Amino acid sequence: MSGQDRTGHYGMCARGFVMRPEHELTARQSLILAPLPETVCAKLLSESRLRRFDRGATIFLQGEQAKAIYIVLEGWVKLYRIAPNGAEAVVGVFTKGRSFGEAVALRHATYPVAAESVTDCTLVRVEAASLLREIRDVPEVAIAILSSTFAHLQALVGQVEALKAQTGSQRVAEFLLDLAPCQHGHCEVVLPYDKGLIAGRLGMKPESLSRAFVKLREHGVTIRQSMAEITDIQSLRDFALSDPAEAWARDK
Amino acid sequence: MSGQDRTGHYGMCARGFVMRPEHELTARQSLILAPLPETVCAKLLSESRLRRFDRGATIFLQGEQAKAIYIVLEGWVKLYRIAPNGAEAVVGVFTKGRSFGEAVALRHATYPVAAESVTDCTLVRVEAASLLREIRDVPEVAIAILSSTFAHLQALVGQVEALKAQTGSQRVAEFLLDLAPCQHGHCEVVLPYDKGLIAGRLGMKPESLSRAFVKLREHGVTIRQSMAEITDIQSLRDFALSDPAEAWARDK
DNA sequence: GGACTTGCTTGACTTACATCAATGCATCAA
DNA sequence: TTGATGCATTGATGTAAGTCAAGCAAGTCC
Repeated sequence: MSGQDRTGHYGMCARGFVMRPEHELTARQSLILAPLPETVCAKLLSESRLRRFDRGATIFLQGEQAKAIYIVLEGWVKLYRIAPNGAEAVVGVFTKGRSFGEAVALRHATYPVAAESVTDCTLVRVEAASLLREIRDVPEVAIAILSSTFAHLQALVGQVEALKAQTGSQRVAEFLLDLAPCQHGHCEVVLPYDKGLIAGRLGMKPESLSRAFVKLREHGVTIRQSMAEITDIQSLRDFALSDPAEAWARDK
Repeated sequence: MSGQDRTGHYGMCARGFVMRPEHELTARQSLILAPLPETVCAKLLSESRLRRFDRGATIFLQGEQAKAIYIVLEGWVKLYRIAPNGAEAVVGVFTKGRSFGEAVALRHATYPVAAESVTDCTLVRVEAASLLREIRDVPEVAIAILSSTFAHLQALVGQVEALKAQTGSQRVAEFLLDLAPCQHGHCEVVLPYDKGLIAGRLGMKPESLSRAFVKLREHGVTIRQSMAEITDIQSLRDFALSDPAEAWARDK
């Protein structure tokens, strides 16, 4: 998990570094920074650090004291939890422009989940102390953080709902639809990370994911390597939203 | 506790009402109010309303504009979501001292879940507008709200983990352990609401809950009506935390 | 009292998913 | 090229849990 630190190329890996313009843009579009006044945003960024992680590196551990929040600039990060019995449950997977750790960092609490990079990736690390100071000075900051926390809350609610109310194949279908760049007709999507992780993210085993893909063939989905081809978005959507109970009735 | 509105007895059901002392205490111990300076807390309470709901009443609907947060004083409330296919997924069940709706109300967003009383109950309704005003004046308010939001976040993460990593019976065991008043040895707990809801809360059907109870008999749990008797807390805990894969091996 | 309702349990059956094990099929190093 | 390695698929099989349907107990209404 070495993460050789190459940040020096574009700026110092310390307070006051200079960020690549496209990175800065991404960071500013994130849910926490976007609503902030320009001055606050600039100040926070100037006090933050750019961090690189190799694939598989640990960003923080479950139970660790939270001292910062992170914004993803490049690559993919997974949040997961190790259950007392040793099983791993993936709680979220984030990419470009998404932030995590907000609510925790501000309470000096310990992270309830662990974070690990699933591809090489680049993050901005914003110190909790900086944020806390800004909150006291500028009330909007608090609202901004609530916004992003709320987004996570909503995503989790969605996940709970999906686990309780949909079959595995339906969750896979919805996952593909989320990734799809278009709204209607035919399209292709690239699976963003390996299938083992997709399976975990959707609450199943890799073998079950494979079989789910097979089932989706009859709903117009073809998998080739890490490419998924969807014949008709709408009919796939119908399948994803249909009642699991009627799903089989239709096949007959 | 029939739910005829008796609030008039203790105060007016309007801004400036006087709350029963034990109710006020409960409210002040909630996660949002507890961390606040006394003056802010008193002000917020004085601008809030006491609301009673009969069992089965709707407190707010999924998709409704959020204008307030609620604190439970008495009874039980469930938060649930209706999936597009019509299935209901229970996302949380709250009682005395717990608050909900925090993050949503402050963003003028729409509730991502619906709330319904599952017993007759009494709530405090705190207007979002009051809170927003206080946030601008007193930064601690923001932190307090983040705290309670964070608690919900954590609870949901726990739920996702449980759904992915435990069997139905294990989730039931954990549910009972949560309710148990003691840490070791023998004890009895009262099931707080009807079994249909417990099942929903744990992500299963009532029939499956019944069967889970039967399985738990071999781990020292006896159900009589709405009473559960646990022979040995520790051995039940062992079962709840054991790996589902080894669970059957032990039976043999 | 008898007829209904409501909530809980039980049984028979089916489906979804995990597990275990074997195999295919890429990528990469020697 | 030849393995080797790691990931992905496939098959056989078992278990957990949903569905449908019937039964039962307790409470409510006439």
